[in-house]
Amino acid sequence: MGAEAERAAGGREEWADVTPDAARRLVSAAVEAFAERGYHATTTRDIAGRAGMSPAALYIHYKTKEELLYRISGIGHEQALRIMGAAVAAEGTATERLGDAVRAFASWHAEHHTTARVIQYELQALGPEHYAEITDLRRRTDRALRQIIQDGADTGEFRADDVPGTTLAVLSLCVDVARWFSADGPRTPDEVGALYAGLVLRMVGAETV
Amino acid sequence: MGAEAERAAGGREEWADVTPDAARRLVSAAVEAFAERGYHATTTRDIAGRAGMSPAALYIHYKTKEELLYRISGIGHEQALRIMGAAVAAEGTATERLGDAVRAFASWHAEHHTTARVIQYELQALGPEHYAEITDLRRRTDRALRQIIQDGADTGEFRADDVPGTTLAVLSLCVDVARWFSADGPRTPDEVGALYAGLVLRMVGAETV
DNA sequence: CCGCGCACTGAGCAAGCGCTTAGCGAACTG
DNA sequence: CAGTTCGCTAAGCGCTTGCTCAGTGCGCGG
Repeated sequence: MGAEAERAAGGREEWADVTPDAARRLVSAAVEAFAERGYHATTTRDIAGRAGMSPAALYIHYKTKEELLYRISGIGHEQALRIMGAAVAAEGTATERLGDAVRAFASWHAEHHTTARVIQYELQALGPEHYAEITDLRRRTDRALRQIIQDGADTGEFRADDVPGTTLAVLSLCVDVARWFSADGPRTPDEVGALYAGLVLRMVGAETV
Repeated sequence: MGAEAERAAGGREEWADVTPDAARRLVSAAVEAFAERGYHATTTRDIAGRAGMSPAALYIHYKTKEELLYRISGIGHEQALRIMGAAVAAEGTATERLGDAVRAFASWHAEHHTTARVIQYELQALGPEHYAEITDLRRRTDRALRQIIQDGADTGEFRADDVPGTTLAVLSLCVDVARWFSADGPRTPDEVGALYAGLVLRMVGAETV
C-alpha cells in the first residue's frame, strides 16, 4: 500500500498496533495535522475534526495533546530504530550493510515523510521526561549506524578519520529527507534511497563498482 | 565577535542594518525565542520582554508577529545566498569552489545556528506571499550550488550522474547543521565546515589530496 | 519656558485555546 | 426487559493569545 492510499485509509498499516479504531484514527489525524502546520499551530479541535469526532472525544483516548505527540514519536522512532538495527545486525561487509542501512533509512523517511517530519522536527514540544525517553531511542539509532561505520573503518573498507562526525552527517542527511520530500516531487522513495546509498558510500570512501 | 558575545550584545553585528535600535533589539529577541520554542509557541509578550519592552511596543516597529518572522527570514536568507553566490562566482576549479562553498555554507549554519534554525524550519508560518518571496531566495541559492556541481560534472572533475539530486543532498546536509549544532557541543563551526567540505568532495567523486 | 512629536506603557478587548463535565443513546449483561 | 457500561457529544470554563488604544513622559525646536 502506498503512503497516499494508506493515509486515505486512516493509516491502517502504519499505526496497526494502535487500538481501538477511534484511537488509531486520532493518531493518524494528528500526524497529518502536526506535519502540515506543526504541533503548536494544530488545535485539538482540528485533530478531532479530521478524525470525524467532537473535540471532547480526543480526551477519552488520550490525556493530553502532548500525549498524542508522545505516542506518535514513540512508535515512529521505534520503526526507525528497527530499520537501522536490522541493517547493523545483518550479514555482509560493512559496505553492503551501510548501503542497505542508508537505502532503507532514507527511503523510509521519504515514504513516511509525514510521520518522519513530526517525529524529527516536533520533538521539542514534548514534556521533559517524554523528551528524554525519545532521545534515548535516537541515541540507539545513532549507535547502530556508528557501529557499521566503525566496522568499515576498522576493516579498512572506509576512509573515515572522524567516525562520530561522519555518523552525524549521514544520519542528518537521511533525516532531512523528511523536510524536503514531497509525494508530488520527481523522485520516488526508492529512488531517494538508491541515490543516497550511493552518495554515502562515496562519502565514506568505500570501494564501489 | 563570536555568536555568544554577539547575542549578549543584542545581535549588533548580524542585524546591523536593522534600525532603529529598538527594532533591532526586537529582531534579535524574536530570533532567540523562535529558535528556542518555535514561532507558534512564542508569544509577543515573550519577544517584547526579552527586548526589555512592554508588549505593545512591538507593534510600533512591526505590524504583526508574522512580519517579524518575515524580516528575519529575508535578512537571513540573503546572507545565506550571498555566501553561496560568492563561492560560485569565485575563481578556481569546481573542486576548489565546491569545497569553499560547503565550508562557508555549513559553518555559517553552525555559527548562526539560532538564525538558521528559524529561517530554515519556521518558513511554513509565513503568509502565502511572504512565503513565495522567501522561496525565491532559496531557489537562487540552490541554483548557485547546482551551477558549481554542474561545472564539475562538465569538466569531469566530479562523478555526478544526478546533478539536481546531488545538489539537493548537499544543500540538505548543510542546512540540517542548524538543527543539531550546539555551541556546547564538541565541534566548532570551522571544524564542521572542514569536515563537511571533505565529505561532500568525496560524495561528488572529486580528486582530493 | 512652552508646546509639539513620538517612542513607549497600562489596561484591556475579542477570539481562540486546551480541557472538563453533565448527560445521552446504543450495546451488552443477567 | 431493567440495569449497567461506555463511547461519544453539547456546552462551556478559565485562561492566554495577538493586537489596540488612550494616555504619559521625555527630548527638542523655537
